[in-house]
Amino acid sequence: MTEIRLRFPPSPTGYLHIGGARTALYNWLYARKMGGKLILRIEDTDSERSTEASTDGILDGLKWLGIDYDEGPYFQSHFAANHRAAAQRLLDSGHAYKCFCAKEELEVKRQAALAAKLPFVGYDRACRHLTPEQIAAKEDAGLPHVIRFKTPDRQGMLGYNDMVLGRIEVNYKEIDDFVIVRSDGSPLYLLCNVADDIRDRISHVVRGQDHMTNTLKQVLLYEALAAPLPIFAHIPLTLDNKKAKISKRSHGEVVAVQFYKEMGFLPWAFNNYLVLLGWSPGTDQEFFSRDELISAFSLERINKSSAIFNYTKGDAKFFTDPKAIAINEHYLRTMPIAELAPLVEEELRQAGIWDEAYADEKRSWFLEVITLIRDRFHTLKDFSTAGRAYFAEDYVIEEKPLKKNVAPYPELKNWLPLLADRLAALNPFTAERAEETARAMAEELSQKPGVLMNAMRAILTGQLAGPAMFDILLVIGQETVVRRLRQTERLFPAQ
RNA sequence: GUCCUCAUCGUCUAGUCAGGUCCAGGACACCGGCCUUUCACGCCGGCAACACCGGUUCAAAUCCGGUUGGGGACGCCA
Repeated sequence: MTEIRLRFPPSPTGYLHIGGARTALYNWLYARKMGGKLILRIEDTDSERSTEASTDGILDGLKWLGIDYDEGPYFQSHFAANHRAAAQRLLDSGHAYKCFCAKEELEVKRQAALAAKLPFVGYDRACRHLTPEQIAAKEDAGLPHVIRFKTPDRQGMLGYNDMVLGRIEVNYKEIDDFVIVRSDGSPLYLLCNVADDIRDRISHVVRGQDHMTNTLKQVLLYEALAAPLPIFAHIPLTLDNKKAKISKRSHGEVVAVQFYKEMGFLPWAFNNYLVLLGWSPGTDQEFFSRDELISAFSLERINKSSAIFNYTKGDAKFFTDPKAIAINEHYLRTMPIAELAPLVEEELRQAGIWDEAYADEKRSWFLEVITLIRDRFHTLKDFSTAGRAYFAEDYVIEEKPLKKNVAPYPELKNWLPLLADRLAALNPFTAERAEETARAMAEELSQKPGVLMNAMRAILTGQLAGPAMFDILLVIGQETVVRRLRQTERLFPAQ
């Protein structure tokens, strides 16, 4: 049995976007499921557009997602000699030929054909039958040339079996004599990709459906290079909600994996969202542990039709696909607190409000707090923003609670310090006694208890909503509660 | 334009290969209710789809043909 070997070959010409991440995920899942290997190959043969920053971004994104690889990263540019040798072999074996046609002229012809809506806009094969003498003459004249693949002159259909789509076929006459080596001598994607997949002994090529026509040409390359054909699986594309291709230029950061890292997504939650965008286990299960997903995954169950990344620009409520957020929330509030804690720690560190005591003598307090507040949060970011008051004093008191629960009751300026005095006197300071105290005082003042409680929430947490008020008092602690209740200037700034 | 390909709720999808158990199931979103002197969480309920037309069949979301619609490719990019 031959080894199962897959690869993820991004070109470092941009960030890692969600479509690429999903492709990487599918490759990774299948490799892990089959006990195979995943190879990471950076396809940087386009030196004009490739950047080191892109490579770093892609590596960082994969690392964040937890998509690890067994070999690589290899850099395609390091194997240029190998690619050139492959081109030479094709030339020597008569599977390719030198073409001296000027790029500019061909481009003009191609555009004209496209504009005239002609059936076939490929190369007219003018150089295909040049004699050795003619070729020598042109070379002696210093004419530059590319190398084109000589599509076999055959009747019938060229095809391959796709694990997702089934049998894919096309008539041989539809295949252009495509260029495999540029006029500067550097080999192109179609060839490099195949040469590398052969060298890396790739058994399964799992890539987007935008590669379907490339695959037809590459099938010919495998044949000409006398190499066994890998198994192909073309996964559906991810489009935006207008069914257009997603791109950073038109959609912005939301299509970049980096964005989700920065927004405080849980890496596994994001993988879970991505895998469902084009695949389903065939059951109603939607949440998977890593091992469950690896075991459930299969190429056969990948969908044929393209999926939509349901993002609406400028949506007031959802900053990305609502399903992605929902999945993240699910993990945020159900994952073991011991697994969540280090992620919250990282978030607090980055926000500059981490206290080493949270890892030590205040450990149980810390775990209690995140357990209490995580139900209302969407991402890890919320722990340092909406949840800031639990960890720091520099929290912001938001407009909404001020307007709704404070402004209508100017007397709070006096009531809250009074409440502070009474709470300060409690010993022991328990939720029950604090509640009795607040209710009794509200009754004395002929106010609804809610007036005091909502105002307390506003000044203690800065938020309009949150956990039960008396749970908040306990975790914030008597001393801090009393001190904050006296800071009424935070509610009523000097006019 | 040509070639390739796809088509189930607003979105992700189950069901299609082996036609009947599907007047189509789940999730997200949305709406309503319960819980809650906050807001969520949670729970309960609701809205909502087989693109269209033919054919085959006792029976079609499912098989066949066509139409329409979507997407991809048509680079000396990857």
